[in-house]
Amino acid sequence: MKKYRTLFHELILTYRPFETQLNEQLSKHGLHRTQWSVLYYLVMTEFATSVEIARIMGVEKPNIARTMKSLIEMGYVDTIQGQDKREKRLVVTDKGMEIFNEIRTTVDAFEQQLLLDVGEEEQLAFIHTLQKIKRNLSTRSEENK
Amino acid sequence: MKKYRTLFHELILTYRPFETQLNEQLSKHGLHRTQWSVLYYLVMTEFATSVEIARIMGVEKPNIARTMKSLIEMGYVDTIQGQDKREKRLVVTDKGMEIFNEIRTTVDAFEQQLLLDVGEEEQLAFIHTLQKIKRNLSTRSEENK
DNA sequence: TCCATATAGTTAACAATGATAACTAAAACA
DNA sequence: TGTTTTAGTTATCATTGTTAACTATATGGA
Repeated sequence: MKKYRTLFHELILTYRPFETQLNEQLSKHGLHRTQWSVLYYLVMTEFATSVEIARIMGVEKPNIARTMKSLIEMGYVDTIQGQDKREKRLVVTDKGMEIFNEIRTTVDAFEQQLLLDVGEEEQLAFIHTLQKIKRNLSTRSEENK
Repeated sequence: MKKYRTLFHELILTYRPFETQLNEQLSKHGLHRTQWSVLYYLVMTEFATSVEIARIMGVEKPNIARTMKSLIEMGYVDTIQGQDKREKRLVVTDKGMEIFNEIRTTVDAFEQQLLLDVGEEEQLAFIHTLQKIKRNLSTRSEENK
């Protein structure tokens, strides 16, 4: 097999099965990746709006609206009218915190399997590079506005 | 914002905009990510079948069939009957090689922008970690068979 | 040699998740 | 006050993954 540059293709080749298997893990708890991500960022931010979550996740509003709708239906999230009457503040319910902690256990175990032979320092370096790439991506998209 | 473990979320948070912007670049040439990936692996392997490409890319056969169909329609790929009559060997046409090289230029430039502040060694370390994770993913999925 | 099984490829249908467009209601600004 | 911006919703579409069911060919064991 020929070669020239491989970083992009390696990234894609790693990410896809990662996503597939992450979804397998999450399906044990009845959630998909996007629902898990949104729930995660809701817990992390504690009192965010849809727009804030969309911004953090780098996706458009309607995606969050759809996912949020399902999380609310499942009873994991509640909305609270903000004092700005356009806003809906989103809070994770007790039930939501419960499933969040359950899933966290599953996901942590999965993550540990994937990082079995990746030392602590190597993990940090990896995250660090990811963040650089992420920053460069957002710089690029800023510039094209 | 709270924190516990971040690697997975960082990966997702980086990959998604990466894919979006990669698609933006590829759209200049009228292709999508999957078409580009398949074309790439066809060029790298030189004389593969759909099944071989599917295995390399870690996706199911119908995905490749669909993508291949579009690449053939666009005149970038041709099929050749293998001596095993079930097989179709796939070859990249001259036109396919042309667009491949054009896109490579675009994609290389894009990649360079994303890796602007990532040194050569850091890039290698990053790929190395990606490959470890990829290997652990495929070990996991082997075990669940 | 013949039958059972495996493999290559296709088609159809569905699910998840991204995007854009068009809209309402509220807020902010000039 | 009137214009513009912002938060959120709904509808719709595109891409890309999956599984199921099928045909045709090859292979391997009784």
